[in-house]
Order: sequence, then C-alpha cells, then structure tokens
Amino acid sequence: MGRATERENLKMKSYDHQKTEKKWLKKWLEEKIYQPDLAHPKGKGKFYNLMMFPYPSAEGLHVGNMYAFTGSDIYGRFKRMQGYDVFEPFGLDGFGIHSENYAIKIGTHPVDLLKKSEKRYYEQVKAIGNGFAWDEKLETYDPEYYKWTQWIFVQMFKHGLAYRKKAPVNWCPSCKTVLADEQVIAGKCERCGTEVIRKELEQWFFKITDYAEKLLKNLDWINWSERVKIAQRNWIGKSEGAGIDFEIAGAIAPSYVLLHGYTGSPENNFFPWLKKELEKRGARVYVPELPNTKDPIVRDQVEAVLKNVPFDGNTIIVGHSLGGVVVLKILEKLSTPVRKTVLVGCYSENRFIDENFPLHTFDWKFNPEKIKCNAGEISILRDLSDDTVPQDNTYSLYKLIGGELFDYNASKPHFSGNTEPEVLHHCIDSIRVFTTRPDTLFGTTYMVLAPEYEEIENLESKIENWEEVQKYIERAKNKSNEERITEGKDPSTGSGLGKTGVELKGVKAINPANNQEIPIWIADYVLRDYGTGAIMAVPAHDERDREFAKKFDLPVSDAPLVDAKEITKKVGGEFKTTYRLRDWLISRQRYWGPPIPMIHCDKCSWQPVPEEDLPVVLPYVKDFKPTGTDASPLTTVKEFYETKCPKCGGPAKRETDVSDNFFDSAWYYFRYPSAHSARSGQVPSTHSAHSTSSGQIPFDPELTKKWLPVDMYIGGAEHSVLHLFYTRFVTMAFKDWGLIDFEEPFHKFRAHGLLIKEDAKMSKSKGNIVNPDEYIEKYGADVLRMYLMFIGPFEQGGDFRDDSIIGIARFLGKVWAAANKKIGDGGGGLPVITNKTIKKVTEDIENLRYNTAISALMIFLNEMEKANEITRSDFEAFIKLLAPFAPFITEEIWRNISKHEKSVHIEPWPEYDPSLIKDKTAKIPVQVNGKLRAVIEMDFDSSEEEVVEKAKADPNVQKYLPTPPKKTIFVKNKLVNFVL
RNA sequence: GCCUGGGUGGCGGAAUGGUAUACGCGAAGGACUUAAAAUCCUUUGCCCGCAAGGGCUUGUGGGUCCGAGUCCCACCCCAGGCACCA
Repeated sequence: MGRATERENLKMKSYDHQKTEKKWLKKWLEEKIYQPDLAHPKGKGKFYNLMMFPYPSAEGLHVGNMYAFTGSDIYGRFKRMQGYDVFEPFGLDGFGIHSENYAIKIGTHPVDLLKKSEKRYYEQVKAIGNGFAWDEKLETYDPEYYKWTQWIFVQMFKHGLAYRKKAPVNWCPSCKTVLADEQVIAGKCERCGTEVIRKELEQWFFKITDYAEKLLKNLDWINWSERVKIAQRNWIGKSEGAGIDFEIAGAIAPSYVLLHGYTGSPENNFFPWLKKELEKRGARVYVPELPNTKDPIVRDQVEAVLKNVPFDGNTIIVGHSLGGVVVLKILEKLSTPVRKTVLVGCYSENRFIDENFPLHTFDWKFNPEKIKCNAGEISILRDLSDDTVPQDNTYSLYKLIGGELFDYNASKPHFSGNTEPEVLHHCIDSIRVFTTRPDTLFGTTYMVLAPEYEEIENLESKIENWEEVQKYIERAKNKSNEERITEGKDPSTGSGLGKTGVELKGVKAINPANNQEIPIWIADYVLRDYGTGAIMAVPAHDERDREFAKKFDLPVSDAPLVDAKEITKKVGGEFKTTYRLRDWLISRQRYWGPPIPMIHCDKCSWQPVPEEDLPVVLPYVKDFKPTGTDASPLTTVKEFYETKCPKCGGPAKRETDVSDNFFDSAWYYFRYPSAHSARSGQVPSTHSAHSTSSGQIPFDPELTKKWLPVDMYIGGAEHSVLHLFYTRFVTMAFKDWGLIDFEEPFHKFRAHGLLIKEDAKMSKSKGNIVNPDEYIEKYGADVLRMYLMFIGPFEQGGDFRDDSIIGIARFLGKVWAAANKKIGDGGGGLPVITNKTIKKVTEDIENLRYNTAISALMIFLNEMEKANEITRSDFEAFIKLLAPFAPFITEEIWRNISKHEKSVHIEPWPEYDPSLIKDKTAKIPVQVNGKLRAVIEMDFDSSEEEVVEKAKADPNVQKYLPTPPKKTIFVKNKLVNFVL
C-alpha cells in the first residue's frame, strides 16, 4: 500500500494548535535549532538578524511588538533556510522613563515591578514562535550589562566626548520636579496641568556633533529605508554659509601696540595690513621695530618698547609669536592695566616644535599674577595648522595666564599671512553672525542676538537700558521652547507678529558691506544653539525678520543682491558649514537608570569612576519618585554619593543623575554575541590594542569580528532619528577608540509600519488594545502571525480587524486538511504554479512584502486543490515556503505526517527553475483605440502575425474595425492594440 | 509652514506604462445536516440590458502617450515626523 492511500484510510485528526505549539516550543529548545554556532558560523556563514528589543511593559506583550517581531522572524527563518547561520537574539530594554512612570503610577518599586513583568513578558514572547537564540538574552537593567554602559561613559569622558554644560530642563513649579519631554503636553505638566518653565542645570553631554559630517556622509551608502535616511539628513541639517563679523560702532580702541616676533619686522606678515585697517578706523597704531631681531635679548626689546610707546588703560597690545613673550614681560612691568591683550601664535616655554629655542637670552620665568592683573581682557589665538609653535605650548600659555583660547585655521600657518582677519576681529569688538545668504548682506538693517548670548554682558557699560534688557533676558530664559514659538505667533492669525524683543540702546553695529550703523536687538526668535547665536536681519528677504521689523517698525532695505562669494571675501567673512544637530544630553534627574559613573572632587574636579570599580550599582531607594528638587532621588542616599576622589583620595561626591535610556539601547547589539559566554565567564574580554586600566571591554573581540555588523535590523520608524543616531554615534566612537574596525552598525535597516485598530491608534484610553494571548489561545500563534503579516505591506503597517482573522484560520485549516488527505508520490504535479510561487514568495520575503507572499501561497493551495491530485514534491515545496510564516503547523506536517527526521526550519529553501515558470498559453487582450474588445488565447510566445490574425478574426473586434488599422501595437504575450 | 508616506469595491488590500479591483473578509444563493456551527460550490465594482454586449470607475482638475492607478503639472484630503535652524 502506498503512503498516500495509507493516509487516506486514516481518519483525519483535527489540528490541536495549543498542544502542537507547546510541543514544538519544547522540542526546538532541546534540539537547539535556533542556536547558531557563534564561534564557528556554519553553512553560508553568519547572518545577524536583529529587531529592536522592547521595553517590557507590565501590561505584557503588545500586539504592535509582536507585529515587529514576527516580521523580523520571518526574514530570519527565510535566511536560515537559505543556508545561513542565523543569529536572532532577544532582550529587554527595561530602564527608563516608561518603566519608572508606570512604577510610580501603580506605586510599586521598579525593581519589583520588573521582576514580575520580565517573567511574564518572556513567557508571552516565547509563545509567538520566533526563532530566538535564548542563550544570549540580556536585560539593560542587569548590573552585568549596565556595568558596560557605564564603562562606555567613562571612555566617552576619557576621549573628550563627554562634557558638562548648562542646559535647560522642563520644570514644573507646582510638582517641583524635572519633567521628561514626553511628560510635557502642550507646554503643560502632564500631571497637574501647570505651565512648565525652563530651568538651567549643569548636565552631561556627549559630543555627537563631532560626528555630524560622518553621520551624514555614510547615509549615502548604508542600505536603509529611504524615509529614515531623509529624516536623518533633516535632523543633521547641514547648511553652508558664511560667518561674518559685524563690528560694534566705537569699539575701536584709541591706541594699539603691535609687537612682531623672532626675525620679524613691522613690514612683514600681517602687520602692515593690520596697521592700515586699524588706522582706517581712526586708531593710533604703534608698530615698533624690536632691536636685534635675529639675536634678540628680551630685556632690551622690552626697554625699547617702553621707552618709545605710551601705554594707558585704552591701549590694546598685540603680540605675535616671540613678540608675545615681550608682551608678557611688558605687562609684568606696567603700572596700570591695558584694555586688552591679544596673543597670536604665542607660547611660554622655550621650545619650537620639539627643539629648544637656540637663544637663551630670554627669561622663561613669568609672574602670572602680575600679568593677569595688567592684561585686561586676554585673547589667545592658536592656529590649528601651526608648524612653528606646537599647539600644546600655546595651551601651556593659556594655562599660565588664563583668558580665552581661540582655535583657527590661519591664512598661512603660524598666522604668517599678509592678512589675518581673526587677528583684526580680536582687536575690535565685534559680533559674528552665521548666514546662508551672504548675498543679502547689503539688505541687513539690524542685528539680533539670542537672549542667552553671553557676550551681551561685555557691552553692559554701553547699554543705556540695561535693566530693561536684563528683564527681557530673564523672562526669555524662563519660557519653554514651546511658549517661545506659540507666543511668537499671533494667536488669531498665526502670523509671526507676536514676536518679542528689546533693543540694546546706545550700541550700534556696523554693516561691513556699506559701513552703515545698524541697531542691535535681543529677541528670542533667535536661537543660541544654532550658528553663532546672532543673526544679521534682512527683512527684505527673510520672513521672520520681516515680521519682526514690521512689529518694531525697523527699516527695510531693498538693496540689490550681490555675489555671495565675492562679498564674503570682501568683508573678511569665513565660509562655514553649520549643522542643526545638537549634542546628546545624557543626564536624567531620575532614579531608574544607570548612575553616571563620575565623581566630583572639589580639588580635582570631575573624575571618572575607575574601571575596576564598575558597575556603580543603582541602590535600592525606597522612595524612588522624583524628589521635589531639581536633582535625582539618589541625592537622598548619603551612602551612595559620599565617596573618595579616585585621584587624590580626598572626600568627593558621586554624580547622582542617571543616564538617558537611549544610551542603554545604543550599544546592545554589540553585547548580544558575547552575552552568554560573558555570563558564564568564558570571555577574556581583553583587547590588546586598547589601553584601558582594566584591559576589559564590553564584548569579545573575536565574536564581534565574526558577527558584526548586523546584517538586517528591523524596527519602528519612530526610532528613525534618535535611537538610530545614537547607535551610529557609539559605533563610530568605538571605531575611533580602536575597539572595532567598522563604523556603521547596521548595513541594512528596514522600518516597519504602524499597526492600528479599526482606523485608530491603539491606546489604553481608547480601550482598543489587542492582547495577543487571547488570539493565540483561540487560533494559535501561526494564525495570528500570518494574519498580522497579511493585513498590509509590512513597511506600511496595517489595520487590525477581528473579522478578517478567520480567513487565515481557514487557510491553515485547508493546509492541514490537504496534508492529511491526498498526497500522491507519482510524477506530474503543477510545475508552472509551483515554480512561479517559489519565485514570488522568495522575492516577496526578500523585500518584506509578506502580504503578497501569503496571497501567492493561498493561490498556490487553491490551484493544488483544483487539481485532482496533489503531488508530494509540490506540497513539500509549499510547506517549506509556508514554514517561516507558520512555523508550528508546518513543522507538525513535515515531521509527523510527512515523517521527516529533521526540522522543516533547517531544510533548504526551494529553488525555482526559470524554464518552468512559463505558461503554455497566454490570454491576450485585444484593444481597438485603447478600448478592450476581446481577449484571445494564444500559445505562449506566439508571433505578431499569428496574434494579429487571430485578433482580427474575432467578431467583436471586427465590429470596431470598419477600416484596416493605421497602426498596430503589439506587446508579446501581453496585448494587441489597433489604432484607427 | 517644511519633510515623508498614503488616497483604488461594502471593508483590509493587489497591480515591471499593457485585461484595474489579485488574495482575504463581508454579503447573496445553493449543497451537506432534523437543525445550527463547520465545510464545500456559485455569484459579487457601479449603471443600462433577458442576453450578446455597451457605458462609467483608482481623491479633484489638467497634460504626455496607441494606452495612465502607475509618468508630468496644479490642487484637495488623511496619517506620521520636524518646526522661528538665519
């Protein structure tokens, strides 16, 4: 008796999805079919198939998460069957504001809450039938994990990528607490409805802006969803323009003293030019020739200057190179301070590059106190390409006498060009603006500074309405961004005529294009963080400036446009690229996150926690709620924050803020391949090329080399910007630190769409959340998986409707029935539809078009049912194609009905034969003047003559063809069109 | 305001410039059943027609083409993101 007849005699057992799914879950774990060989990837090699790990909500697995997981899993299963060793890990992103807020809401400590929800979540996720490699699971709130999150923070600090600066936080004056952005609803506190104000706090930042250009450039080659790339480009917001200096009227000092350097003279370098520029503006300029310039003695030079040049409180003294040393010595001797000191390419130690200065006639000991006392305002200009004076020597000078250090790219190295605009800029008070439209410079009729613009204070003495200005600044600082924008707009018209601002009375700027004096305003429509924090306002060409000018009755000029390049050069501007990308604010004044591993010592300032002391464990704080101050709950735990300075051993205080949740998830994909072996102590975690004090790094270098970068990353489009930026930034930093040799973590990324329910977003308040458990219980995971994938294109999302899920249940019912009935071992079968389906499903899965792949499978089954007998080879190909979508029922059929030894999920993916996908005949539509008049059936690949002859013979076609056609369009196997 | 998707039957949706509405849901009719459920078969965009057949139809209005859901121009609507970025 043949197998088929044998089977037909058996009474078909109905499919028990609950029992079957449980059985295979257990068996798969035992057989470890989803556990790749991490040390030695098999088959065609490794395939790292990643999906965004979830935050384990206490309400359990959300169907939206399941949607994403399933879409990723189908792709992974497909790749596994294609012969790759697929690594599909899973973990939980349990730190952060979501978990913490929920814990606060239900009054349970996050630690206790997580214990419960973690267990439930893992159980639910197991039930959906994904091929996860469970050995490598991880949780971000596990100290073993966040130890390394903190380690990365320490490296960021050591590499100069972590720094502190003041930044505003959202502050609710009623709850007396810091709010996260998502807790601010339309400018008001989520809980009490009070207007949220801004409050300035010192916080930690990561310098992601250092990587702006690389983040932008790599977008050109990484294989990501186009819409995500566009969002990232917009976020980086690169714009090309110019930095242009506007001098303050009257800022020219009455007298200047310019001192040249070694072997120099008043006639070389920038001296003649600078003298002319300053004199043009009415200053007296002294450029003494220093005696014995080729064999200088400092005492003589100082004396010569003091003898010939008068100094008073309005003198600005400028020294270049060795002339700077002369300046320092003069300052030591003066009895009254000068107005300002500008040191250009100067130094304070006896060496050029690596060699000693050949002359020892200089005195290299200084009296910094006296110098600081007499120097007035100090500007130290350093050239980044200086090949004469080493940069660190200039830095020593800065350390010695203070002031402000400015880095530039000089016209010629060591500021030896004939014109050096930066030097002039420091000789005269000026305000630099950034503009993308230098061509409109002649139309500039006023300037605007952001309220936070620091240098406003330098002008205090000149500003006549200082009190009013201060008031405005104070008010603007307390406004939230949201308020600034909404207030700026007239509520009735939506126009920008509600803009606010205040003029700096008594101070004018000079438009460098036409030397006209223009007013300077402060207004909060100008942002401190973008460009230079100051703008040139061109009301004729910029809508915002026009609105502002209209409101405050400022002049509008219709001066013609000029060539942007020429004018920028003419006014000494600098071509500049600006990004709107901001540095990453890491600090959170919260409890539920990894403590920032820094220690503050009054003596040694900020010191990182030594690597061997990591992790800084988050203590169990009973009252984990926000404190009612602007600090994290950790500030109430003395045992936590009281510590010793790692450098000097003195008493010190730990940072009590925790880090941003996005930081936890910025590197988790590096940890996965090493997670298991690290847990069981098998990873040495040493990296010879990297000199850290512990010598340990967060991942095994060998495994990382084998498995990263990620081959396919799938996740929500809502993370297009932040999460995906942070991952890229961290990866680039790792590369620069020598930990890895690639700079993009995910060569392929696809964003899935949003799953909605009956035209509405799923949300608790609407009560339309779909709980996967119910559906899995009723229909089985296979049905739910397939239904989720069937409702729409995966990359666009879908609308979950209860009444359609039955279609998938029926389909799988038919599959089960077919498997239990009429499978024939003989030849024949349906080669065309089989091969066509293999082609279609293969291509569709590759492009994440799961909905049409499923539809093709339905058509295939319908065709097989129509035929008298289903052949074994056709049906087995069908089962394999179905396996990634419905892993349980296909496994049951494969192993228990078709009696195969091994799992269908490690079977080779079916290949199609291109010669077999051709139909025997083609149905060819016949049109007359583009209108369909008949459909004729022809042999496939029939010639034009044959088709046209048969088409013309059709009676209905003849009716519309009174005369022979003027033109005949023929598309092989596709169509004939007669044009009259 | 800007950017990105999208607008196709009663519904979810399908269509390399070449038969629009595949596949599925729903609906109607029928078979099996004492009956119901389940299952199976048939029909199903709209209008006219007994039929053969004809006309209309992919948000709106134009255009290119033998031929447009698909390409171009203008506009409307929905969803998501960004938003005073000089």
